[in-house]
Amino acid sequence: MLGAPNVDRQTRRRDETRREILDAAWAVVRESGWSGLTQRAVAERVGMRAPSLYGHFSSQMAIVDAMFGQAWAETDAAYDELDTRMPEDPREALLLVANVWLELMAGDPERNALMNQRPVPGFTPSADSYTYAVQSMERLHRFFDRIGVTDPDAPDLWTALLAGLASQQNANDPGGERWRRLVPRAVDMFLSEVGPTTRRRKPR
Amino acid sequence: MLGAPNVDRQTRRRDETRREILDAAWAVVRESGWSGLTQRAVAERVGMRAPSLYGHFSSQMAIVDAMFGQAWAETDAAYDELDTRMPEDPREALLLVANVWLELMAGDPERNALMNQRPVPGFTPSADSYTYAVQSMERLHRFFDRIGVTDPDAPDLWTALLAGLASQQNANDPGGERWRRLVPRAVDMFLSEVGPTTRRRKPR
DNA sequence: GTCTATACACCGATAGAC
DNA sequence: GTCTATCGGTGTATAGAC
Repeated sequence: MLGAPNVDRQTRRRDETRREILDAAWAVVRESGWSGLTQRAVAERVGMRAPSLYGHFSSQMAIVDAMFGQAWAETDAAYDELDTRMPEDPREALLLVANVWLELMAGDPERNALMNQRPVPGFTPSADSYTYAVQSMERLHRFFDRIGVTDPDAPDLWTALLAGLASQQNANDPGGERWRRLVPRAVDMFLSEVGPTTRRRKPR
Repeated sequence: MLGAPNVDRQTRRRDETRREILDAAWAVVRESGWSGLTQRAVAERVGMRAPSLYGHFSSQMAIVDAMFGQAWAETDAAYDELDTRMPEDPREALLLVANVWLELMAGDPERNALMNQRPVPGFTPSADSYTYAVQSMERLHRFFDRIGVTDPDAPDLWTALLAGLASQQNANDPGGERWRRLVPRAVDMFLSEVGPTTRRRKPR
């Protein structure tokens, strides 16, 4: 039992190294894109040799998988924090959510690509890391419930709208605000179609 | 001068081979994604050896560039054909345009990726092949003029909306219609914000 | 125009010493 | 845990014969 603190320190050290590797991986991706993410590049940044990474991740894909989980977990955390200061008014709330999303996605194109596109050839998220993505979607549903948006198509329309703004922003005006500044109009547009105060034009 | 027909036949044959190579490249991409597009794979499909491709394209990127130009040229051609049977009613016209776009983009995810994302590391379209993309955008502006949509933000909102629907469809429900079926609602939404008959809620 | 042969660089992964 | 050495494979591109 006296050995317990030692074990703790060891596993803590292990997690620390894992974290360092993931940070290095993100740095490499932001510098060279997903095609530049190689074991050698990551290892060099950590100050290791490539094969040493296998002491912490079982393969290249395991690193990508951890990054995928991380990206969604951090997004989820950002929205968790947002819950504590969510405006009452639905339009203001949607505006806040949309702006935070665009900030996250347009502010970090490679991260956006990992979450919403398929930038790594053969990578499929593990059930474990996919959990965070599912949680995030469930949170969106609860959010819509709370502000009185009950239209069943609303979540899919919303994700399409935000994904489109982020995608266009990153592809055609990276770092700019050409699409980012359209967020308020997109929110108005969205609310006029599915909003709690408005009936949609053509019920189907 | 008697040699002229011979020259014509030769250049025609050359163009034919070029075409065969591009068709093979598309087939490879649709089967294995953009990361699977290699000279060996393309050559094998054409019935050549990899180095022989250099007789027709100066590099791998030259092939991708030709594909980029092709994709936009074909899109432009589709809309050219559409012009001859465009409905008078703005909503109907937008609906037609949106459905054709989604059909093109969701029906061919890899093509969509080339046109709207950056699936090939290091590739930047040449000025030449980019021309088709510009033409397509100019056509969109003329179209909006014609149906009375004068809002200066309209084109960017429109492209974001369509890009988002296509991107979500391809990433989360490939081959399905989960987002594709939302096109009519997206059009309604769009028109209620920028439409010729409606004033927008909050002018900025 | 198309071929074979090959140069050169780089990838992920494993074996085995320390 | 981290290292060196190395295997087997992939990719683009060029040289030179036919």
